[in-house]
Amino acid sequence: MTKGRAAIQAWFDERGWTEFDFQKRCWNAYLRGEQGLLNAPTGSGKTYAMWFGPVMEWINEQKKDFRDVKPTGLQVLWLTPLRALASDIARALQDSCDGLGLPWTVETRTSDTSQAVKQRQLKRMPQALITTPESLHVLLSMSGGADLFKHLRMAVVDEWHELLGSKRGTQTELGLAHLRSLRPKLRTWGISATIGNLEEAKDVLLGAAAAEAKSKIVRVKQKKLMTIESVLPESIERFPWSGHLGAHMVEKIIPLVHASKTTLIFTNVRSQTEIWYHRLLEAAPELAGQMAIHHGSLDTGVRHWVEDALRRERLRAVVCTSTLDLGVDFSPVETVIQVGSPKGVARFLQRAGRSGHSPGATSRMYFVPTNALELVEAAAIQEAIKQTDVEARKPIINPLDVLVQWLTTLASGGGFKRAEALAEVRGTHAFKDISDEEFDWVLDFITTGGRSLHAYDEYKKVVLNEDGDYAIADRRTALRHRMQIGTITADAALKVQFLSGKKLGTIEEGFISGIKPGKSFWFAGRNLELVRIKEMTVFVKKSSKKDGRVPSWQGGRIPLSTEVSEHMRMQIDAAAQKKRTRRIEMRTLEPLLNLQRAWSLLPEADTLLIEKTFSREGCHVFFYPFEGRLVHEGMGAVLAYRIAQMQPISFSIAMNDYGFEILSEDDIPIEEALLRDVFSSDNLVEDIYASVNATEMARRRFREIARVAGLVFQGYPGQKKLNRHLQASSGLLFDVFEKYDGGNLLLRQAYTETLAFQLEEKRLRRALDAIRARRIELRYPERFTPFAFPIMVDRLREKLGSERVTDRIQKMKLQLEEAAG
DNA sequence: GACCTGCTGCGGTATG
Repeated sequence: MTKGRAAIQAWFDERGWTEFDFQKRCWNAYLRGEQGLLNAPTGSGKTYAMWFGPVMEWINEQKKDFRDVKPTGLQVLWLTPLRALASDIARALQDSCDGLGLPWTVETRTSDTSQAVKQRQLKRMPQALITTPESLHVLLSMSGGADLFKHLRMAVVDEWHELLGSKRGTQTELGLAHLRSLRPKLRTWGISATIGNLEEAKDVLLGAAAAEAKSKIVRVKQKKLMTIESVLPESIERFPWSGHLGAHMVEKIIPLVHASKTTLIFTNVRSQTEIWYHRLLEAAPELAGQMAIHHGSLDTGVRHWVEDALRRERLRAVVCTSTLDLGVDFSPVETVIQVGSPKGVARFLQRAGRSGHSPGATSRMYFVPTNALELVEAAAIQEAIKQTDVEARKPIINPLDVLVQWLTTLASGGGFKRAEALAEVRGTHAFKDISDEEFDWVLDFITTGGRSLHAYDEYKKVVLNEDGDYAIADRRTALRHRMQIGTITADAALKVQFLSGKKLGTIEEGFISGIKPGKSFWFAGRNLELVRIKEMTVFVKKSSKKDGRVPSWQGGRIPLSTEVSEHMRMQIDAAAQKKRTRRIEMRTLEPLLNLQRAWSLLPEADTLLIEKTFSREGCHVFFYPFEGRLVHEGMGAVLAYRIAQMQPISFSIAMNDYGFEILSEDDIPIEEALLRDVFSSDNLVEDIYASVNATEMARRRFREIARVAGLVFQGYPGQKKLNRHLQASSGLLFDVFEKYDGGNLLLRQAYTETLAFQLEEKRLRRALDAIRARRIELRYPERFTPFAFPIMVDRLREKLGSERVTDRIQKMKLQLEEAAG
């Protein structure tokens, strides 16, 4: 016993490891037979903390000196959401084995692993395997895959918070539940950053196993030191009220870049990295060659080069999106700059954590606002951090598309019996309440194709044998299925490469179709001239021109989190009550807030402000619930619908994260609507369905569901089908189900997901109920107020396109200044 | 004299 412990102790001492106590707490928990969740900041040695538990157990079991024993089979399975991390973890763990004289091997298995190694692993597993949830499922889909886990002691899920809230998390749950039924004594540990629902995160990870073993959360006691500083504009009077690029702040951060050895500059969108990179070089040409760009549309080769250069301290600054949020251990990063609001507390913390990335070091973060109200967000987020109000990641419940995929995986990997599979599936948190009917519907669907697809053999993927075994229909189906494993759906894009063949990344068709050959655009930080487009590839050459457009990508839109909105309301409340604030952001913003107060009202936390204004366009009514754009989208639609029920009137609706506007050519009878309780959450779902185009939204959702459930084939590697073909075939299936198979559970899932994710129904309902408890203040400002202005601009931009908006804004701004002056 | 948008992540033939 002490021998192993002493060896490990010595190993730590050799490295001068400072938090040895924490590692001991972790493996003692493991040795006591517990399982659970580890909550620790990066750089605390959490990897080793989890690792040495099973190592010590194994050492203790060896009667003689463990160095003489030949280890058998796979002992530890380590899941990471990022394949790029796998090799780093493997290297660290292999080093620790070698240092201890432990005869274990550590290997990775991801899509980067060579065929030869993968084949060999099927015959001879290493003692520890670092892999992704997807690769685990591929492994389980191999015949005989189950045998590989005969000796497994522990499964670790690294970065569990990253997986928890998505279908990748559900997939992880299913994989773990299966491993537990293969190895009832298996112990599961997760590693998670701080999120709002750590207890729940632990319970989801353990599923039914939580009840069988003692489970716990191990936390690092030491608090991460952090300083946050907002970079303030010269004058708030001239600071834009709307817009999100913040290019006018570029000059301000150059001294920060110079003052530190390495800086990461996080922006929220990909095009913004291109613009900022470009502007930074213009403003500080001396940074040429010492600065790089990194985002998700760049070729992996380019990205690897940047990551490597960063690690070797060859770069002073990298402008990036959240691709660098996770990823490789960037210890040399000294300073982090966040441009624009990150919209969430957890996201902000994670980025700040990228600097001072070692135990005891202080993280330094600068926040650069891009418009006036983002200063409120900055103050709100800092207050939330102080009170450790971090967002929760909610697990997904009952995603039947993932279950369809999983049962097909099980069938491919040697087959399953109904009762066993059902018990296993019910052992997960996601499917703990699945009914017999639902499960049998899925079984029927994969064996017969269900009500509407039974005529097509390709949907009869699984056969039920006489002895009650569900098995895959044939080898070709198994092969195809293996290629479809996973829950991430990506859009097809055009490749960008030099004539010489060097790949730069991908770009969307919509953008590139607006550029003619001979014209130039900015991409990967370079000015490129379009030569020609051929077979989904954009060929380019270097351009010497100075102008050129910056690509845009259709990405997600991250709404303001509940935590940030809550704290924003409180910040505004404090300002409304003229409380003294220590938040410099709020003090800076005072002139603008005073304007809002003078023209309309600064709402206190128990007040919902509504503004009604007339203009040449007609009647505008603005609402400011501060609930994030998705909720506002739904709320705006429902409200407009309810008002139109009272009196026929047509609207357009616009929103941002702070509020929404309904606009009509006629006078909007908001006064009467308020009397009639338009904010009621009664009949909410019915009214949502009546007011938004739910079918179209569900159709879009269904594309992902069809892909996860394996209903559309994406084509063989290297000859992928075009996106529009995928869209067409999933759309076709959607229509078929709508018409002939209304009870189809995957179709129903598309609608539930639309409500839950697209419209955030729960949050919308909560917001409506909260509003009814509030005092409503209706004001009639003569001008568009600072709160209203950004919503107007967003709407105009979508309607008119950005160039013409600039003129309009100019005019409005002049009017504002006249009125203010 | 500014005010321009929209994230990230994975997987994929096969024998002795």
